[in-house]
Amino acid sequence: MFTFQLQHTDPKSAARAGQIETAHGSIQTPIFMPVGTLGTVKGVHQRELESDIKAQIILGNTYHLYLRPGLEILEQAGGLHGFNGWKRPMLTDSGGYQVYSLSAQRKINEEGVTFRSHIDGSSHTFTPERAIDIQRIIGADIIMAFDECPPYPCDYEYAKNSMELTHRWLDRCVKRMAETGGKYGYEQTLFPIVQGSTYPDLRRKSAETIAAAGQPGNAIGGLSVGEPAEDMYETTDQVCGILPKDKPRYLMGVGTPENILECIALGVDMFDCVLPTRNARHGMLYTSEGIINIKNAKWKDDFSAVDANNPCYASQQYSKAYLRHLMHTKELLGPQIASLHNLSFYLWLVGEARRHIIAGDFASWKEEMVKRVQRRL
RNA sequence: GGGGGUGCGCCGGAGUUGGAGAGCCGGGCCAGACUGUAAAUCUGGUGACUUUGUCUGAAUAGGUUCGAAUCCUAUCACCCCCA
Repeated sequence: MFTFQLQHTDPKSAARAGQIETAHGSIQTPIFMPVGTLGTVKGVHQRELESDIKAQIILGNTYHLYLRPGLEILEQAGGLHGFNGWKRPMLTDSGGYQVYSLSAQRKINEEGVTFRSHIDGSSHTFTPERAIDIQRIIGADIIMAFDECPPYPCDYEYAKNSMELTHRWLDRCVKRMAETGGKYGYEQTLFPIVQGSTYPDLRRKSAETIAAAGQPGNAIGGLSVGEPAEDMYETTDQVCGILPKDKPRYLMGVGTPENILECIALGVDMFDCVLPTRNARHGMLYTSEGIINIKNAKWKDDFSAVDANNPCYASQQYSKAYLRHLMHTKELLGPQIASLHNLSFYLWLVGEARRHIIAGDFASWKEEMVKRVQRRL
């Protein structure tokens, strides 16, 4: 049974600490969820996810997993948990983000979205019902409603029509959820998604509609698609003010460490983002002292730990000079160490946020931390 | 010791039948970007300087020519063959 318990509320901000229960275990919020699009968090072993990074929940992606390995294999394996062996909670995105990211090769109509596969060009239609059915087969604990993530900038008419379409699709997702059940003997929970671009009246309407759907948790989509950070914060603030307090709020696709800290302060409980893993593979490290481009020449003879303040094994064990060497020589271990480090930093960051919310000094800690994490070293 | 061949960018290629070069393609190097992952990807820079441009530059030194990376001479380096 999916539950959310609100444990503490920060006196000086809207930040909250809570706990989610799922069939695969509990999640302490606020939380960051590493992205594992293809059923793997790129470059990271699950043992590292558990013991070094302390990930409590990871993501998978409906669109990508549907294409490969495909539903037949996933069903035979007993869902994605059975396939990749991850024992803890999982969440799947519905493919809604691919409506945005693969916009050059898809067509939207009332019924759904037809994608041209980025792998072989074949044609595949996702409807809200289909997105639910596929996510039932993947077997994630939390499954996302099928939505359209509109681009930024986006004119008012487009944003309004898109939002209304997403709302109609939500009704179909909810209906399909009610008609079906978990394939593997445990419950799956649907999160609907607020849209409306950066238009306050649309966001209000959408947040009210999503709240009224009465699902156990709610998500905010359509942000971190290129809009100024201030717009992201204003929209998140507004929407959090409307979404119910007693249910978790998931801000999709966000973000940088400072984005996450600011949005925790606005009342967000769950985050996911590809930045810590993608940027790690590209040599960008997030540390307690600021941002490092480990490929830069200035680290070539710096034998200090990647991040002495990060208790993660990889951050302590390897020096900046060595990690730079690995990245420069394109050794596979380089991106692995960097990914391990960045994710452990993200999980450390949200863990600290939670600790300070409970201790009652979150607001002042956050102000100090925001300054530190965005420094360029 | 004799004969033949090749020399331009940090490296490797392409190009050259006397006619526009700071200049093609890779790599390296130096930076930058990345936000519900078509991303171990992409973009820019990489002779010098007083930078809307100017100067130097095809192994080195000369020569022929209106004009030379291209032809000639010498020297140097490397490669191949013969002894």
